[in-house]
Amino acid sequence: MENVHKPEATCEQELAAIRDSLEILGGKWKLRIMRHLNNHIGEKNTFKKIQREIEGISAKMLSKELQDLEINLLVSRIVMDTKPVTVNYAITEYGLSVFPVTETLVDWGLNHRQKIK
Amino acid sequence: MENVHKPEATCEQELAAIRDSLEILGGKWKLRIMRHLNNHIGEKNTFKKIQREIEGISAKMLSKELQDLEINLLVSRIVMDTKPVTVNYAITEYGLSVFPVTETLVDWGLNHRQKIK
DNA sequence: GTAACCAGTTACCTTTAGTTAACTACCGGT
DNA sequence: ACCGGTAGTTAACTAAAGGTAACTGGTTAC
Repeated sequence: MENVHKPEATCEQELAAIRDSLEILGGKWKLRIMRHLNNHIGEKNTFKKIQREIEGISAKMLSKELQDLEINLLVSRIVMDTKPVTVNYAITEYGLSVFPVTETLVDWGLNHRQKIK
Repeated sequence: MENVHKPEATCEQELAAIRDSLEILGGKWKLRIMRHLNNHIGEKNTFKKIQREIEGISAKMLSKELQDLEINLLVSRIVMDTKPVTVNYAITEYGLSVFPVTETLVDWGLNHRQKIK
């Protein structure tokens, strides 16, 4: 009996999976946004509030990155009928699945910095 | 007693660690090269042989990426005194540490593709 | 001496990622 | 009428990543 637990993938499929992951989680802002939302669960994370709190991000980038994250079901976008209208962004249940990944990146990066210095 | 097992890091340090990891492992070719070398341990992995076997990579990119990987101690470069001179590249013991990271990227990427479709 | 193989390097170009600043559109208060 | 707050969008730019093709320099085989 082969193929026991893991859904085995070919080398090509694995490379495609890595590309997918890096495309969705890579770039300058995506993980920053995810981590920010994760650190502010329960709060009203409006567009302006996020932009104020993530230092350096422009409206254009924040808008684009939030759209990408929403398309990938990692972040939810809810329009509130306040006046003026506000939009509340939050990490989804599924979005939480990125944190084990980021943790391995953090651990490896920290260890690597030790190794190199 | 705080700070028990893990070398705790601030949020800033964690973000820097993620940037480090993505800088070193990201890009189009680095993990491809690492995986290729890992699949050909014990063989003589010369520059030309690697270039022939990794489809699509140019001499310029292969040269640059191998240098980056060598600087980061992930790959070793040994000049053989054959005629003509050949250079043997191999993954280092430390280089093996990237594979747990790539596995989490593979797993997440595969799972995500299921989720999205 | 010239062709062919090794290991790269260099200059030039294209594509992608990210930045900057100005703009739309809607609402409420003064 | 105008200002300030909401949530973005647009156009024009710069910077970074990657691709293409020609080239260096050394060695061997013919």
